[in-house]
Parts: sequence; structure tokens; C-alpha cells
Amino acid sequence: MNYVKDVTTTPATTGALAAELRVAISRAARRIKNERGDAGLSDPQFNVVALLDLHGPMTPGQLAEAEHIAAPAMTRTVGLLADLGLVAKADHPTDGRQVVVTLTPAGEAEVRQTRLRRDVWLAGRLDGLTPQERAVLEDAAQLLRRIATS
Amino acid sequence: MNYVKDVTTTPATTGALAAELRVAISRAARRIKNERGDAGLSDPQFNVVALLDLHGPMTPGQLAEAEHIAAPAMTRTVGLLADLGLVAKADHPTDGRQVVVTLTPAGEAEVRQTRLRRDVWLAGRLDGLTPQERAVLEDAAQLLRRIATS
DNA sequence: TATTGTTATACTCTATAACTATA
DNA sequence: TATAGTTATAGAGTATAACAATA
Repeated sequence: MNYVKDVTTTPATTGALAAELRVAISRAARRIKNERGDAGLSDPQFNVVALLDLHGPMTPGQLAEAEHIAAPAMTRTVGLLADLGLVAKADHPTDGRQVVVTLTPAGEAEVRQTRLRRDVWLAGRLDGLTPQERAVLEDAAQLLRRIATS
Repeated sequence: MNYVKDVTTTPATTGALAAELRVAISRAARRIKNERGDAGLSDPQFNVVALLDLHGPMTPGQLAEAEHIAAPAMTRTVGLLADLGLVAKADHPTDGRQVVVTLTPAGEAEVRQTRLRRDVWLAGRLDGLTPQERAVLEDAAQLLRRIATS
């Protein structure tokens, strides 16, 4: 596989590429999510702790909006994570109606471990590729990020 | 962005690329799955009809194994899809213990529509890219398929 | 006796509606 | 009156264990 050939083998229509890419992305995503941390969190649970790790403390309402789920569902998930000791709930400093959800050290550790395991798995596969192939995926990563946020 | 630059900007470690790629893949997959057909099937439900569309009639046991879920869960999902008229259950011709699940015309239509909507969404994003960028994603699709199945 | 599928039971995730507390 | 969060209720998805029918 080389660059000249890559261009010449490009599908005639973006529709054909879309179908190929959709299947490839879906399968890869599914495989990546298989790798989990010690707490064995479900996807919704991990999404919450990962979001808190990225953005810092958030209210249940903000978490629900970010995850595109209804507020009661987030109430439940936050409660389960709190029972596990991965997040902590605290009163809002000025607004008595609001609650602030914070990641505990155990929660941070779970996020780090899960990400590490997923990266280790993926890096293990990338090691089997040529430098040129890795360069393709490096470019693809940037393109996919642009696509997903548009 | 050109090929020479692509190679030179490759991360020094596969770990860094793995982290970038993991995030990019996960976000893209999530966005793609947002596009659904008229029946508004859940992910597990759509996975079943999509699998039947690809492989033809299958038994509940085969479906459960392919989806990596326990048999009772598949019994439930197949039952719901049958209630919706998207699949049909029939006796196995020679083995009285087994059941053969078949996609109905309505089920086929739902699969086609969902795939079409996802591909239309993705193709719309791909149209905004250069031919070279699409070539990168074409190569990446092949690489991701290899990675996911390894 | 082994296999296929289902039923029974329990827990997570989700939604909408109703409720409580605060602004 | 409006907002933030929770509780109540219901349905989907999953698992393990127990069961029925067939091989």
C-alpha cells in the first residue's frame, strides 16, 4: 500500500466510502469499549466519570445535558457512582437547589486505568502496522474529529 | 496537509496515537449511531436486524453468540422485533428444538433506511473533504477493519 | 445425557410525570 | 412562577438459574 495507489483506489462515490468507513468505525469503537477498568463500569457510568475528569465538577443537570439523557436517569447513575465511591455530591456554594458532583481519587484512578487499558490494547495493534500506515491513522484521527464535531 | 508532512508529524509513540485515535473513533461512532430509521430501534434491536440482513436467517442461539449476549436476552429482543413485524420466527425444518428467525420485508426496509441515513450523514461530511483526505479515510477504513478483527 | 430455547427473577438504564426545595 | 433535583412508575436490555422439549 502506498500513497499513489491510495488515491487511485478511492471509491468513485463518497457514499461507498461512507458505508465502508461507517462499518469500520463502528466495529473499532465496539472493540475499544470492551477494555475496561477494575470497577467494571457500564458505558453510561464510565461516560460520567470520564466527563467529570475532563471538565471538573459538574451539576447533575449539566451531566444529563452533556450525555443527552433525561435528568432522572442521571440522578440514578450519579447515585450508583457515589455508592461505589467514585464520585462525591456536595451542596452548591450559592444556589441551594443545585448539587455539585466531583470525581474522587478512586474515580480518577478508574478513569486513568480504563483509558490506559484501551490505549494499551490499541497501541498493541498499532505496533503491528508500518510507519506509513500509522501516519494514515494519524491523519484519519484528525479528520474524524473534524467530522464528528461538524 | 500532504503526505510528506503526514509522516513527519506522526507521534513519536504509538501510545499517543492510540489515545488520539481512540477518542476520534469513539466520538465518530457515537455520532453515526444517532442517525436512525423510522422504527427508532434501539442499538441491540438494530444489531439483530442488521445481522439477519447480512447473514440471512439465523437461530436465536446463533444471534446471541454473534452479539455476545446470553440466550435469554436474545429471546426477548427477537420477541420484541417479532411484535414489531420486523422479523418472523419459524420452526427449524429438521431439528424441532431450534427456531429460525427471518427478516421480514418491513425489517429489510428498516435496515436499508437506517444504513442510508447513516451513510447520507457521513457522506455529507465527506463531501467537504479534499480527494486526498478522502483517500486517507479510505486507507484508514481498511486499517481499522484489520485492527478490530485482530 | 446433551442441546435449544424459554421462563423466572433481579439489576441497570432509560423515559415521562409528579413532587419538593429553592430562587 | 421558574428552576434543580428527586421520587414514582414503566419498559427495554442484560445476566444467571431453572425448566421444557427435542436430539
